[in-house]
Amino acid sequence: MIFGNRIRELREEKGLLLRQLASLLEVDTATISKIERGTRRAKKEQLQVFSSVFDINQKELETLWLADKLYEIVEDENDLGLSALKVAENEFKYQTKIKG
Amino acid sequence: MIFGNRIRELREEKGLLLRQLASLLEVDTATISKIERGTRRAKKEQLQVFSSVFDINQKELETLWLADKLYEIVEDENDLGLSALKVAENEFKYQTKIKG
DNA sequence: TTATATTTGCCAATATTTGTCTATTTAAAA
DNA sequence: TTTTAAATAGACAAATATTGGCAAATATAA
Repeated sequence: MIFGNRIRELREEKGLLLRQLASLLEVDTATISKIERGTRRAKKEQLQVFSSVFDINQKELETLWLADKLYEIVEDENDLGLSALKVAENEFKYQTKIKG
Repeated sequence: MIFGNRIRELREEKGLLLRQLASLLEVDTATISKIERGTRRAKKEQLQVFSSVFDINQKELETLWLADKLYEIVEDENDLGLSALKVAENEFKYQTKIKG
């Protein structure tokens, strides 16, 4: 819910209602409510709308959005979660190095 | 494909054919082939079968299996991938601490 | 209370995943 | 080479998960 929290924060800073943000994104109010509270995930295409509405760096938002997806996977995995994150991180670094 | 590589390794060590492993898992040969090569993911319930067939610690396999899921998410994300992994890792540690 | 904002639960539509079947490719053997 | 078995690829169907809307319920403010 890192992403959702940030969106809520931004929306409130800007004084927008769910209904208003919903209309900008062309979805139902309930959908935004769910996204902010983390029971639904935003679609990747919607990131661009969020970032332009809030005038925020899209990469920042995308990082949080990805982090949420990652976190969801390890969330209930007790001690395994951290090991898995580290293995993935090493693999990522390794592949990055290979590609140059 | 960290998981798949490990399975293939174990299967070959044991001198099993895809067909034989497939029958133990009660799936088609093609399915195992895809799992080993990373074009399909094993189902979580199948981990238990793998670990008992190969007499290997189930947690080790599960870690690799999770790591694959994580890696898949950041795979094509260039520089954002690593940041997202780190954000997720911090969140995981933070939540772990909270829960005690 | 009344009015408005937000959240919840349920359903339908859509998308993704999983697996089988069949055909093709690869590898080893003679 | 031909023959045989093993492994892989591609197309499709079935199962599962995601997404979003609607309507009802709940919260917040005035």
